[in-house]
Amino acid sequence: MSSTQPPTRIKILTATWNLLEKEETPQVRMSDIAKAAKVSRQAVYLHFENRADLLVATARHLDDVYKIGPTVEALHGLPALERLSGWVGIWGDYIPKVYGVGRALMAMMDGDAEARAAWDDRMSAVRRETGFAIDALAAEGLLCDHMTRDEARDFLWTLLSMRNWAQLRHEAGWSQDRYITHMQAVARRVLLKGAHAQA
Amino acid sequence: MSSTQPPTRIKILTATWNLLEKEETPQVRMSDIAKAAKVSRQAVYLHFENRADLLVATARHLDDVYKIGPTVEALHGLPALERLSGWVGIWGDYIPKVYGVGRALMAMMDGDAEARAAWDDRMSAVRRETGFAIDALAAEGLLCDHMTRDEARDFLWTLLSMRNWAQLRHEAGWSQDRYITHMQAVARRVLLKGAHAQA
DNA sequence: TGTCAACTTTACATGGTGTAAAGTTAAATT
DNA sequence: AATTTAACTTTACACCATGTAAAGTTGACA
Repeated sequence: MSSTQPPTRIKILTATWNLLEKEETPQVRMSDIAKAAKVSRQAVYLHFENRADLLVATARHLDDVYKIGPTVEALHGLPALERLSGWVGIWGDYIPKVYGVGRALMAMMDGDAEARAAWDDRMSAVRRETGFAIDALAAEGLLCDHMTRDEARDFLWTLLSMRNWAQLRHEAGWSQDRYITHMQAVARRVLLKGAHAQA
Repeated sequence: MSSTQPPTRIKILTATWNLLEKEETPQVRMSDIAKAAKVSRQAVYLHFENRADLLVATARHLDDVYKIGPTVEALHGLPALERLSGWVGIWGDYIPKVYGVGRALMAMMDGDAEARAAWDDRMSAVRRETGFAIDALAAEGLLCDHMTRDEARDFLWTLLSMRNWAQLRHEAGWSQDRYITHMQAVARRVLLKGAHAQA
């Protein structure tokens, strides 16, 4: 049976995931990954061009495992206010799941053009989705008038960055619940028209 | 005259500064710095223990040149609302001046304990100052009651991070003015009691 | 003349990434 | 049964940046 022993590619991806998941690890090397996957270091290069490529593939693998795409799409029918909070909640709960990989990718960004491009690509997907939530608010006439839609999108997108999550969660010691609740409240307070801002 | 030719240490610091200031440069090496300072690579190690040490010294040098300490202290007498906006404005205008060095230090953080510690140290100073502004608001009864003072401080501190500035300024294309104005407005909207939040 | 500090020059150890190529193994092909 | 092929291992090495080591140069000062 081929299903008893996962194929090498998957073994490498899950090993990468496991290693990056544990916070302590500051610097995960290709040899660490190979060892964890019980595979030679060269086998890794047989499946992935380089370190950046492997990290990106791992990130995509997590997207698959966690079905983030369908989860986000489920929001698209909701009324604007619920959609806003829903999006903040879903993305905010997804961050801790992918933070390890994200962090490794971010660390590579300066100096590695491929890593940079891959990261920007992922983040622009987040930006787009944030924009949809803002558009929904605007469509229902709920968006405040002291910001353009683009400004609103880019502010919220920035607020929801992984770095901010990490700083509040790890440096400031916030609980995950407090993080989510607070971000939802801030989003409403900053983005909505006066009458709805206290909701 | 010893003043016509700046001492080597200063030459190295200003060379580091110049190189890190230009955005394009993704990866500034010790040899680049030495070359720019017209000094041998080894001379750099005569004045600074290692790369992290050099970057930290450069950051402190900028603090000196720009007199950030006294500038911030000038806020301490102001009424809470002006103090809040003043702090957001001063720090927000300081970020672009030190972003090059900050970025290089951030890039070293994972993997270099010394860089990590130095960065955390600098950021905790920002956090403390942010806390003072929050305390002033609380003292005048202006702080909203849906957050503790620590929460308010850590939220604002996070909002004012260099990464957020860079994302809005460079990725989202905001002007420096828009960045400052917006951050001041968000701070008021999120932190102040309902009656004052629209100010 | 001699000493000392600051700097240069040359050389090398280290550690991680990525490349190259020959060797092994087991399953599929004929 | 013999052979081909793909996937993987093993060994070796080039590269590049950091940091260390030590001998040589220079100029000021005593």
